[in-house]
Amino acid sequence: MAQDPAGLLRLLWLVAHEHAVSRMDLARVLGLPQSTVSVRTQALISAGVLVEAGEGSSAGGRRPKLLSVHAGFGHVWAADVGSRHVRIGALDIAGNLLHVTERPLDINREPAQVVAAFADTVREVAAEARCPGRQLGIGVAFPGPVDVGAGTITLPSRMPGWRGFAVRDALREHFDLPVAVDNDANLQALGESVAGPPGRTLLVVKAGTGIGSGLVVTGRLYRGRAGVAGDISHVRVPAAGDRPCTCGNRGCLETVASGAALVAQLREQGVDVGSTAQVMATAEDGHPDATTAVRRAGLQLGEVLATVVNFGNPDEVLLGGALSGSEAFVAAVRGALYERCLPLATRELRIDRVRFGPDAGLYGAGALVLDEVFDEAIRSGR
Amino acid sequence: MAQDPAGLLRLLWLVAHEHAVSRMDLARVLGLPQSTVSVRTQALISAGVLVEAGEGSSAGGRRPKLLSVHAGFGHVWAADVGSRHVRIGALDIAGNLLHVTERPLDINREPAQVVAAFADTVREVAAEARCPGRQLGIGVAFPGPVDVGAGTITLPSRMPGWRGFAVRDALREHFDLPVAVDNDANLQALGESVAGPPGRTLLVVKAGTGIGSGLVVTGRLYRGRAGVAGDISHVRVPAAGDRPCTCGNRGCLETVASGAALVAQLREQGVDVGSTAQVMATAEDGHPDATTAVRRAGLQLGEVLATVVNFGNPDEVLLGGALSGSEAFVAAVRGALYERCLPLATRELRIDRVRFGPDAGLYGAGALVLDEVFDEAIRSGR
DNA sequence: GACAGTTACATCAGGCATGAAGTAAGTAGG
DNA sequence: CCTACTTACTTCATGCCTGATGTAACTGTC
Repeated sequence: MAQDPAGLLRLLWLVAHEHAVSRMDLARVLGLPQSTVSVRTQALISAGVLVEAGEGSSAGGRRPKLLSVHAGFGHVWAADVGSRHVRIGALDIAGNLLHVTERPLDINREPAQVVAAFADTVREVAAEARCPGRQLGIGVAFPGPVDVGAGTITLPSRMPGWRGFAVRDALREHFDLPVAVDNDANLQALGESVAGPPGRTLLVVKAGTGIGSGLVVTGRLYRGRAGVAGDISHVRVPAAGDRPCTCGNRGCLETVASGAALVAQLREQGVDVGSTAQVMATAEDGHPDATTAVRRAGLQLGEVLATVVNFGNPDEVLLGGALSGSEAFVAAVRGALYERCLPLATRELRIDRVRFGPDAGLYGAGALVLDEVFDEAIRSGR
Repeated sequence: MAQDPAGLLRLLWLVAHEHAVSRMDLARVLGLPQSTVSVRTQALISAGVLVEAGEGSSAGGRRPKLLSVHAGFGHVWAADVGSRHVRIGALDIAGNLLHVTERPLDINREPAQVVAAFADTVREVAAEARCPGRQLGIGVAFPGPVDVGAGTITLPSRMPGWRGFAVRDALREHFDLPVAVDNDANLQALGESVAGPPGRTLLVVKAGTGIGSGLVVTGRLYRGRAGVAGDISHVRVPAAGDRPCTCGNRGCLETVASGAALVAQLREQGVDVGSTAQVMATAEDGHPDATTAVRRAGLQLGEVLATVVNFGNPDEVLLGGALSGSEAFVAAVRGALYERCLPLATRELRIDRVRFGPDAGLYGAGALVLDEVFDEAIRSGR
C-alpha cells in the first residue's frame, strides 16, 4: 500500500473545513507524527494543491503558518447513477460540493449508449456550471456491485444487460481524464469516512429503491472477496414470509423493506404510488398507510442490522438513500438496533442519517477520483 | 504496524510443513518479493530460529538452499480455558503442537486464585512433558471478551467475578515470560489464519457451551471497537420465540443453538444429559432426540451466519467448539448457508470444521505469543 | 567444454514513515 | 532586555519494504 488510504484527501478536507489549520493541528487530528504531516504538507504545497496563507495567532509560542486549499487548482465531476436519474455534481479539491443537478438517465438501454448519453449530460452540465480551474477527473457511483479492479459491472440486478460491461474503459473513451467507478453504497461509505475522524469502522446502508450497504473497516473500504460485501438485502426476515424475491429465494429483507417493496405494498392497499419518491412524499404528507409502511421497513432493516452490528461492532451506522429522508424510518432503525443489540455494541454507536443526504454518493465518488488525482499530482510534481 | 501480522510465524509454518523449503518457494507462497523474503529469512537465521540444511535438487539452475526450523530454539505454552477444564499444550516455534493435556480448572473462584492454580498446573505439565529448548512464552485463550490492549477480561458472561480483571499482569507474576491473552474464538481464527494462505478473510464460529466467533479480515484479526466483534450469540432467531437469555433480551440464538441450550432442551425431553460433552456423546450414540437437537442447532446457527456471510463475504467459515465435532451439525450449517446466501457469496466459500479441532485455540494462543517472541528475538539479535 | 538458458539467492538504492533532535519564533516575567 | 518556557515547524538518521540489478550455481546442448 502506497500510504494511508484517502490520507491526502482527509488532510485537505480538514484544512478546508478549518478543523485543522496548521501542521500541528493536522498532526493532532490525524494522529500522525508532526514529521509525517510536515512532509506531506510540503508535497501538497509544491504540487500546488495547498498554499500557505499568512500566520495564525500565537498562544505563547511561534505562530503557526496557516494552510489553505488552493481551490483554483481544479475540480472533479462526480455522478451517482440511479434507476431513472443521474445526480451530477462538481467537487473542488477539498471535497466540497460546488454544484449539483439531477438529470434523467435511462439505464435500461444498451450500456454503450447509456454511457454516451451520460457523457453528453456531464459535458452540458459542465458547460453551464463553469467551475473554477481545470477538470481533474470523474468518479461515478453505480447502483450495483462493481469490480473496481477491472472497472466492470459485476451483478447488475438493477441494470439488466450490464453484466460484465467495462464501464470504466467506456467512460475513459469519452473523457480524457482519470475515471473511477464503484458501487454507490460503497462510495457513500467512503465519503462519510473521509469527512469523519480517521481509522473508524462504519457501515452505510443505502435504502432506496433497493437496499445496499458499504463498509469501511478501520478506515479502509472493505469490498469483500467477490466485491459483494455488504449485501444485506437478501437476508431472510420472518415478516417477509414466503414472498418471492428477484434473487430466486423467498422471504428476503428486500421484499419488505426496500422502496420497491413499499410501492408494491401500498398499491395492494389501494394507495396510488408509482415510485419510491412518491412513497416518501405520501408518507411526508401524513398518509397513515404510507407512514406505517415506512416505519415497518425501518424496523425490519433494524432487525437485520442488529446482527451485523453485534457481529461487526462498528463505530457508526449511517443511513442513506431515499428512505433515510424520513424521520420515522431513522427512528425505527434506531429503536430496533437499541432493542436488539448488546449494550456493549451500541454504547458508543452513532446511528444517524448520512451527513450529506442525497449527495452522499457524490462526495464518495469525488473522494475516489481525488485520491487518484493527488497521487498523480504528487508523483509528477517532483 | 511493524510488519505483516503473523508474517514471520507464517514463514516458519510454511518451512516446517514443507509447503516451502527454499527462499524462492516462500516468496511464491507468501506473494512477497524475493528480496523481502531473503532479508527476513536472514534475520531469522541470525536469530537462530531458522537454519540452512543442505541443498535441494536443481531443476536446471542453482540448487536451492534448504531451510528448516531449528526446533531446539524453544517452545511456548498455550492454554485454552473452558468452563470447567483447561486444555494445555506446548508448541514448537513452527507452531506445531508437541503435547496436549486437559486438566480440571474451576474458574468460578477468585480470579487471582484461579490464575495461581492455573500456573501450578502449567508448571506440573511442563515438568512432565520435558519439551525441547527453553520456554519462550505463554498464550492463553479465555471464553469471553478480552481487552487485548490492557490485558483484561471485559465482559465475563461465563466467568462471574472476572470483570476488568488484569489477567495478563496476574499471569506475568507467575511466569517470567512473555504472556499473551485473547478471546478463545479470536485465537481459533488466528490459528487457522496462520496455517492457511495469507491475506484471507475468515470467520471462525466456536459453538461449545456458548457461542463465540472470531474474525480475520484480509489477514488481520479484527476485534472491533469494543473488542466484542464477532458476537452472534444474541441475535434474535424466530425459532427461539420468547425464551429469556442471560443477556436480558429474549429469543437469542444462544437460547437454542448453544451447548447449554441443548442440555436444557434435552432434559426437558427427559434425556439425561449434564454437559455439552454428554449431549455430543449421546448424539454420537444415535439417540434420535439428541441428533435432532444438534442438527436443529446447526440450522439455527446457519441461518444467522447467512446474514453475516452475505454481509462480510468471507473466504472461509470454520466451525469449532464441541458441537463442530458432529457431522450432522456441520452439515446443517452448510445446508442453511447454501440455501440462504447469495450464490456469489457462497460460490468459492469454504465451509468446514476448524483444521485443528479441539486444539484450534491452542494453535492460536501459541501463534499470538510466538509473534511477540520472534519480534523480540529479531530485535535483540542484531 | 563453451555457451545459452535457468534457477536461486544477495545486494543495493530508493521510497516512505517516523522518532529524535534541531531550529525558528513567539510569550511572560523579572 | 534577558531568561525561561512554549509552540510550530524542519531536518536528519533510521528502519522497513521492494524493484532492479548483480552474482552464484547448475543443466543441457551443440
